[in-house]
Amino acid sequence: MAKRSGTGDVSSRVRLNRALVLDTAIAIADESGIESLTMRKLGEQLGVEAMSLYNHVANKDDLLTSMVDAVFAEIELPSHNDDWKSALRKRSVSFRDALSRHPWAIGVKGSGTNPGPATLRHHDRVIATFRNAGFSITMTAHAFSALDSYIYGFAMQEQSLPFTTEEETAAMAHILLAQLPTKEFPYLAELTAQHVLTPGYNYADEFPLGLDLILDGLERWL
Amino acid sequence: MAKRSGTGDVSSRVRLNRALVLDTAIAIADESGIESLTMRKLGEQLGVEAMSLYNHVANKDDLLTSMVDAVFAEIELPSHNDDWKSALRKRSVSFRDALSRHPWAIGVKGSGTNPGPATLRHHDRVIATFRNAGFSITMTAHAFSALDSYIYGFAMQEQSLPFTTEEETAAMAHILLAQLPTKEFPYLAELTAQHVLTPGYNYADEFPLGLDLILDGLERWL
DNA sequence: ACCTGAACACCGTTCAAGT
DNA sequence: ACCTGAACACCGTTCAAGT
Repeated sequence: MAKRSGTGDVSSRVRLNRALVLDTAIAIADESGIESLTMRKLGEQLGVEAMSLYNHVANKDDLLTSMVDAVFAEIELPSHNDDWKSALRKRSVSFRDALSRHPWAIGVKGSGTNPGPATLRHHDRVIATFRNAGFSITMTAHAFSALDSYIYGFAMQEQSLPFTTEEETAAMAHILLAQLPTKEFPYLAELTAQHVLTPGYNYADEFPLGLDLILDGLERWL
Repeated sequence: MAKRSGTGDVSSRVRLNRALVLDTAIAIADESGIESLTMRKLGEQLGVEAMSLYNHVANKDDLLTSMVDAVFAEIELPSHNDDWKSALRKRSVSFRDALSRHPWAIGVKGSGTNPGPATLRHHDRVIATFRNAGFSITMTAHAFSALDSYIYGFAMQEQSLPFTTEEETAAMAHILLAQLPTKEFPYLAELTAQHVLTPGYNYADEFPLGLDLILDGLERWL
């Protein structure tokens, strides 16, 4: 009775399975951060001892890389019905949205080493979109690298910001500005005061500008 | 005598200080990866118990964020003598080089929350370069975000690759290709076989292409 | 086939004690 | 002022034992 508090399963306890373990792990990482996702806590949340989890995942690394593949499964694939540019624009926005919902995903190391099926599928469809638009193999590699580097890097910068809501941003910027030696860093102070502290400022709004810059540049490559 | 094996100080033991602690921590992270940088191991390397380190750093978080600031100090600042584009091009290449020498630096969370003096100085000088080139405050913010997102993301993708040398790349690509269901992922297979397995392929070579794409795009914004 | 309890070899960090 | 030894509350993971 005391053991079951986590999930709130009312009737009989749900039989553990890999999908349930993954979903619960993702929920914990989303809510409390990846650093608080421990095998013991995950077990507790599922009403089970930590050691039971090893019947469903090989180890914590297996758990983490599978979680990343689950995030890739959430990304909208480029559509065959759109032209290449708007197809890739939509999937890029969807990609950033997924990384924004699951900020821990970009920090999981080793997920590039052995990508899961959803990740492979996603990459294959993006490459297909470039190739069918007329990009050569070499140019496709260049384009893919440039576009996804931007998306990953944007998500990383967004994640590293110490604020999310507009109110938090304003409050944080005020504190930073107060601490900042403005004599020494005048340009940084100016940007903070006159851009970040502007009403309605939201870093996420910067995303489409850089995205279009890159997509326009890729179009020029064609 | 047994205790001093790590550093190899011959004569009297070197007095511990913050700079020595930071440099040794960076050396460990560079050589063995950030996951093997523990307070106990760092102490051992310095010929001291782990607890002594707390006389020089507040805690492990303080250590990590200070290490990141030391990496920023290695980046070449944009020169006043170059035009804005080549000044930012040089510092961008230098930025990627620094992240390539210290791949753990992009994974340190919380380093964006309270940036160190070298980081602030670096940001200030990059913003200054945009402003003096004629970018408005708003356009400077857009440009800065786009450019550094690309650099961070490229470094992250580069780091997540399971190979570094050309030989490793070819060997790894062969293995990946053999495992890959080529019927299911034909475009990914094609790119791997005909681009990655090309003699002389090196992912790092992709960097300048995306960089110039972005810098040219920014120039068009002016 | 799945779950558990105890144990192992680790972590970061504290605190009182030494010099 | 700096360093140490013991201890605390954690980790991931193993293994034999239970059902």
